[in-house]
Amino acid sequence: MSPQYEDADFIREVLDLVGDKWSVLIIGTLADGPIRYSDLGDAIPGISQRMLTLTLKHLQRTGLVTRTSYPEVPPRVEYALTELGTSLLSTVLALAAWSSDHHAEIRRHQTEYDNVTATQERGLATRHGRSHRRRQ
Amino acid sequence: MSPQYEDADFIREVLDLVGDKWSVLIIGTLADGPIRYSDLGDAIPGISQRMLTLTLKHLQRTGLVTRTSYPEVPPRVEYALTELGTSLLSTVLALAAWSSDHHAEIRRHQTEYDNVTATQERGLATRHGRSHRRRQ
DNA sequence: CAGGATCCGATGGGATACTG
DNA sequence: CAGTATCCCATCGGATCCTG
Repeated sequence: MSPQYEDADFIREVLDLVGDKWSVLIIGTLADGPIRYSDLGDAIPGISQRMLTLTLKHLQRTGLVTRTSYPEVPPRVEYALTELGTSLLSTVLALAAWSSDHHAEIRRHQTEYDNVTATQERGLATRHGRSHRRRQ
Repeated sequence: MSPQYEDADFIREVLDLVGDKWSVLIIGTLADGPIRYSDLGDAIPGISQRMLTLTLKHLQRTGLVTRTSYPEVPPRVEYALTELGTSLLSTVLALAAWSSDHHAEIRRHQTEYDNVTATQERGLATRHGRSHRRRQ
């Protein structure tokens, strides 16, 4: 790595933090302000209760999110972004911007790559009497 | 998400790209200039041949890395960062900087959280006659 | 309402052995 | 040298059911 090599460890740390499937989605939703558990689940399409709970615990442990439970009936629990969480979100949004800027170019490369390798495989198959399996 | 909600998809896209275990390490190493397969493997401690190959293919398909093979004996294959790859690296380094800045605070939160939950569990155990299993 | 407990299939990734 | 091919296990995450 051209800068310093210890960057590698820090990158690993962030990716371990938010590289999973739901963390940044939750952080992003919490950016709109405190929200209760069930509303959070509704706001994030496709997330299961299990992952919502697990990811929230994870984020809470890291200090990115706070959990406040109000002793009422029915119970109410609100989750909110900490300052740390907000600062991380803004950094992550830079990544999103990069993705937005280049995602057309990326798709171009991908389909081109797929076409080339598909052509190569077809060539091999005929030359070898089609001994290789098609891609699943 | 306070900005636009489509950010979520873009974030997913980048994380799917480089959220795995080795991608950014490889990108970071390639930032020093073109390098051959085996040297790349030596430069990245702990990576297996399998993952080196797989991740390189992945990065190549996305257009972040180029593969150039020189028809010599012994064979020589060099991998290099594309411009796209370089631009991504600089963005990712912002994340690394965030991690570097806050990683002490993060560890503070984590140990505090662990202490609290450990204490709570101990309380439950004695009150219930220790009916719960210790954490593995 | 806000979770916890289980079960289970899908991937991710390591170790090892083999090849053009 | 630069990969492929297998085997295998650990973790991730979805679905479903249960509870204070």
